[in-house]
Parts: sequence; structure tokens; C-alpha cells
Amino acid sequence: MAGEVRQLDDRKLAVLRAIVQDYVGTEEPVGSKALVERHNLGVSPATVRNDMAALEEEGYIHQPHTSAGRIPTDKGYRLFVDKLAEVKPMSAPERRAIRHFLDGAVDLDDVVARTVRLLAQLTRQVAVVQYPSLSRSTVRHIELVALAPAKVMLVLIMNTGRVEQRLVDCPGTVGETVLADLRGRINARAAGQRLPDVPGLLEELPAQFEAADRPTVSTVLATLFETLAEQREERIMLAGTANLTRFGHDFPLTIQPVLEALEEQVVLLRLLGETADAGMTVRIGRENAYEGLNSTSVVSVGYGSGDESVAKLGVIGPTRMDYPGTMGAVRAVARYVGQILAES
Amino acid sequence: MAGEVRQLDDRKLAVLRAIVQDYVGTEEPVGSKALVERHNLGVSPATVRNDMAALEEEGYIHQPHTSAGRIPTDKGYRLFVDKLAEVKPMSAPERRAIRHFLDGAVDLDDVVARTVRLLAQLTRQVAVVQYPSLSRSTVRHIELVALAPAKVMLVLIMNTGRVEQRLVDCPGTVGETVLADLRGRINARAAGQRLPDVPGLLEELPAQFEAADRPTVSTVLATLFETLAEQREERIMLAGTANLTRFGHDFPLTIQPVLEALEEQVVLLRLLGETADAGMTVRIGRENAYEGLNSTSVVSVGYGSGDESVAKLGVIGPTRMDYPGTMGAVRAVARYVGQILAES
DNA sequence: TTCTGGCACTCGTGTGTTCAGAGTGCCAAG
DNA sequence: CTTGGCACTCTGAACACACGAGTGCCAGAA
Repeated sequence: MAGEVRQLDDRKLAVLRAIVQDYVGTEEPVGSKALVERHNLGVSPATVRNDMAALEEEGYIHQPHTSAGRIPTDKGYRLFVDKLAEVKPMSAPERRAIRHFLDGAVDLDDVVARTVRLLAQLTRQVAVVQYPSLSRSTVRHIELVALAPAKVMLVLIMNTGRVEQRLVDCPGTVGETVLADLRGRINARAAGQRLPDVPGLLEELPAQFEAADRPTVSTVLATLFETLAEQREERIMLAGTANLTRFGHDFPLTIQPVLEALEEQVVLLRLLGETADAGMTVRIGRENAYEGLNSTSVVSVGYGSGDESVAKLGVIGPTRMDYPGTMGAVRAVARYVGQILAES
Repeated sequence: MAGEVRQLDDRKLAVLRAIVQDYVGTEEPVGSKALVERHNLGVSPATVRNDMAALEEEGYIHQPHTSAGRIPTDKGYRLFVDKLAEVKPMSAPERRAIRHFLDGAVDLDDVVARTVRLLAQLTRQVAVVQYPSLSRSTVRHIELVALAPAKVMLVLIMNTGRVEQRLVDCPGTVGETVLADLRGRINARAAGQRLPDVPGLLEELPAQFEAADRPTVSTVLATLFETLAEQREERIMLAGTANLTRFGHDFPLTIQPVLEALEEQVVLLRLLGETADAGMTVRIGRENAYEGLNSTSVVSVGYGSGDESVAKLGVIGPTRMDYPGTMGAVRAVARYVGQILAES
């Protein structure tokens, strides 16, 4: 293991931690003297200066110009997040407030809307919440209703509360008994299953019907499969864009590409898509694939109605953000949304 | 009519027009000399200065500081829009592009999404499009389907393509014949009617059924009326927020309240609600009821599938905007969306 | 070996001054 | 009513300058 990466002793790490904390607080480059004053490191500024030099050598911090204080680099934040910081749990009153705020929701749309606003308010950053997606959720019920001799309406109800409907044009007249039979068989197999698994489970269904009815059955199933596969419904809700104004001093330059990114659902979806399935994901600065977000950090996490995550949510803020606090808020909100979804 | 408002002669109006045009173009206060050079007014700078003094006296223009050029006031823009400017029609290629872009839409959501993006792009400002609202649109068809002995699904299809569905729990078993009868009668009366008018037209319906069926009929109708009345579905779509960065030099101050306003659907709805039913509405600066938008102008207009407007759309930009061009774009887009809706 | 105090050096920021240019208002003459 | 001339005002850019924060390095102490 002895190699490229020189070992950083504990004090250097403490110095880095202190730099990150101070910089996040003040938004100004932090110098050795101020550091010693605000954190009791038990050593002199000169010593800290030596450590800083080492940290800079390793690329964890950086000087805007000679005779200025130090600023953490992306790499520095990364180390901070991985090794030096702990997720800050929400206080009891905060938890109560979250719970209370989300409890008032009346339907899925409302849950998502409340969640995104809450998250933006808690973190004072831009919040992003993905709607519980089709591909992850499960079937609660599938309904078939004859509207006209050759027209059937297909209604797909998911465990997340989402409802999708399609009109099916059948090749011939559909008998009510056949329809009832089909409805029963579909639900028996599909109910409770995850959406992507459903087509496989229904594959052999047409064979169970009389030859005359098979075209109809196949048509209905084809529409159902289409509906299941349609992922373009992966919507995303945004809030807190006004918080962008607190991003940085060098304004329009930072904010413009971010606003552009936020308008592109595709970008946001991809962004959340990169979130690990388990645990929280933090992408810092240039770690973000999308260029416009190179000066921002994204904290995201999956949430779900059970133990499984059905969608993602997160916040986007300046790399100089309060990581422990943000992560705490994101985690707490995700947890509570999960509970709300499970209850309903 | 001789009174408070002193008459402005033609040349003064020409000067005002020139000032607005130049200021919109350059974003810098415009002085007498530059004015004479760029527009051939046929008089000397000194004369223009006199006119400017008069215009300032009347409150149409204003000087940031002594020895600076003049800037139009809200009142100046107002006069410009009302009397001095003509809506600039789109060029043929532009019209083709609009048409082409909107023609690709596959459903109502897509139409709205495309419209808002198009509008943002054409005007390089923030675009807002309201979904065709329930209260203005008309009924295309109402469908009733028995799902279970005492459960009926109510489907409301509107001329805008929007579909709403509700599950109705009936007080007793519902006979298929009664349901068919009810369906027929409802559609005979309601089809083609505006949503708010429908309840009045169906009032006497229960009386036409046998006493035993009346509770069911009433329940179904009650649900239908609820659905019709529900206006919270008045959604709004936004695009072009990145254009906010081009708003002004004094950045965060202007942009923050605007971003806050844009997040509030309620504010936007009220904003569009103030649009006159016929013709285009232009609200300049402080004419906007919402405080955060006091330094912006809103150009909005109704659009609809027929001759009647079913919803509004518009753009939000700095008071210093190209009014003729913006109004042209807004009008053209509204017109084409109307056509698209009428066709589908 | 590691820490510390001292010291010289760098450089950004804030302040004050100057200067040119743009623009005005006013006035007297056309 | 228009015009040219003129004195005046004010902003913004350019420059000089001093201050102070912060650094790096070195020699001596622990």
C-alpha cells in the first residue's frame, strides 16, 4: 500500500475538516491564523501552515492567489464527505415538522409536491424529486372495461397510487365473459408484481383462450405491455430555484448553465439515475457527468414505499455546501416519504 | 379635453419611440446626440434635448443621474405599446418553423410542452403556458362503466383532449339498462357544452328516472359536478428560466423575486388570469399586481381550439423588452396552438 | 524528528486622485 | 420654434499607494 498517496496524519485531516467547515460557513478563503483561533487545534499557525502546504501538495485544497487563504478542492470535499464528516441527524422538532408537513398530503401528486418544497426549504437549495417510476413500482390492480363492442378501456393501478389508462381497439367484438375471464387471469398473475416482470408472467395467457378470442387477448396484452414499458412518464418535480441566487459571487456565469440543466428533464433524470440503489450518493463538482453542473454538488438517495427504492430524490447546491446537514435532511425526507407511501 | 395631460406633438412622440427602441437595443441610457445620429429626425440635438425635458416633465422618461442619457419609465413603455408600436408579424419562415415544431406533438401534454419551449426560444424570455382549463373547455363525451355491482367509473372527455376519471360508489346495485339510459341522456344534453353550464342542463335528470334509481343517478351526477368544478387541476408549464440571466446588470436583486414568483403556480395563474379575454394583454412593471414582478413585463393572450379562448399563455421579461417582436411571437404561437387543438 | 516564533515577501483590496468624455440645461441669436 | 455655443455635472476608467492578510522559509527549541 505504500505508494503514490502519502499518508495524511490525523492532524492534517483535522485541519482539512476545519478548513471545509470554516469555508462553508464564511464563504471566504480561510487562513492559518483564523483557523487556529476558531478551532482549538492545540498548535501554532506556523504548524498549520506546514500542514496546509502538504494538503495543497496532495490536491485537497487550493489557493486562489498567493497571500490568500485556502479553499477546498473537489477532492478535498470528497475526502471530507467520505472520511471526516458524519451525516447530521435531524433534531426531534425538525423530524416532527417533516412528518407533519408530509402527513397532510391528499394524493400522490401532492406527496411529491410537498416533498420537493420541503426539501428545498430544509436545505435552502434546489430540490429534485422523481415521481415513483413505473419500472420500480408494482401492480395493484388491472381493470378492463368494455366501452363499445370493440373498444376496451385498460386501467392500470400501481401501488404508488399512480393510474394509467389506455383505450384498446380490438380486432373484433369482445364478449363480456371473455373479458371477465381475462381480467381475472391477468390480475391473478400480475397483482403485486413489479412492472418489468409482468410481461413475462402473462406470456402464456393467449394460449389459454379459445382460438377465436386469441387476437383480442393479444391486442389487450400488447397495449398493457406498451403501457408498462412507457418510461417517458418518468416525471420530475423541482423546487427552490430561487435559492440559486445564493450560489456564489460570480453570478450569471455559474447560474446560467444550472438553470439550463434544470429545464431539461432528461438531464435531471440521468442525474438521479446515477444514484446508487442503496445508500446516499454525493457527486461533487466535476464528478457530475453533466458539464453545466460542474460547479455544483448533488446529494441524492432512493426512496420507496417498502424496503425497496421506487424513485430518487435529492438536492443540487454549490460544492461549497453544508454536506452533513444536507445529507441529514435528504435522508430524513426520503425516509418519511417512504413511510407515507407505504401507509397509503 | 384640454387639461392635466399636456398634448405631446408628433415629434415628441417620435423621440420617445426612438428612445425606447434604442434603449431596448443597447440597454444603455440614450442621449440626445446618439439619438439624432441613429434616427433621422431632421432636427438638432438641442431640439431633441428640449423635447426630452418635456417628456421627462410628463413622466415618460427618466434620468438615472445628471449627465446621463434617458431611460423610458413604465409610463413611457405604456405609451409606446399603446400608441407608438405595432405588433411585428412573424416572417414566413418563422411561421413555418412554428407550425412545423408544433405539428409534431402527439398529445395534449406534448402540445403544451412544445408550445412553452417554442415560446421561450422565440422570445428569449421566460414562457408560461396554462393547460386548457376545465372551466373553459367543452364536453366531448361522458362515459359510464359498471365496474362492480355498486361501482361505476365515470370518464369525462373534453374537447381539449383532457381526460378525467372518477370512481363512483353507488348507494345500491346499478342495472346495466339504467346505466345505459343515464349515459344516453347525459350525453344528449351535455355533449358540446361548456363545463360550467353542464350542471344546469342536467338538473332535472333524476326526476326522469324511477324513484328506485334516483339515488344512484343523483350520486353519479354529484360526482360529475364535483369533477367539473375541480379547478385545482389548472396546471401551468414553464420554460426559459435560463433567460433570466439576461435580465439586467444588477443581478441577484432582480432575479430572486422573479424566481420565487415562478415557483408559485398560484401567482402565475393569477397573473394569466388577469389577461383580457380578447386581445393581447401587456402589463408593464408596476402594473403587475404581484410585487416580485414589478421590474418585469408580462405579455399574455388567450388561446383556444375554436374562436373561444380556453386558456392563456404568455411570456415574462424585463420591462426593457422588444414589445413589438414579443407580442408578435406570442400572438403567432397562440394562433397556431389554437389551430392544433382544433384539429385534434 | 517535530513544532514554533520570527521575518521577509507577495499580492489583493480599498482609498483617493485625476482625467476624459458624455450628456445636460440654459441662453442668445437666427 | 429651432439652433449653436458654452459652462457645468457626473460617471467610469486609470493610476498610485498604503494596508493587511497570508504565505514560505529558516533557525532554534522541545
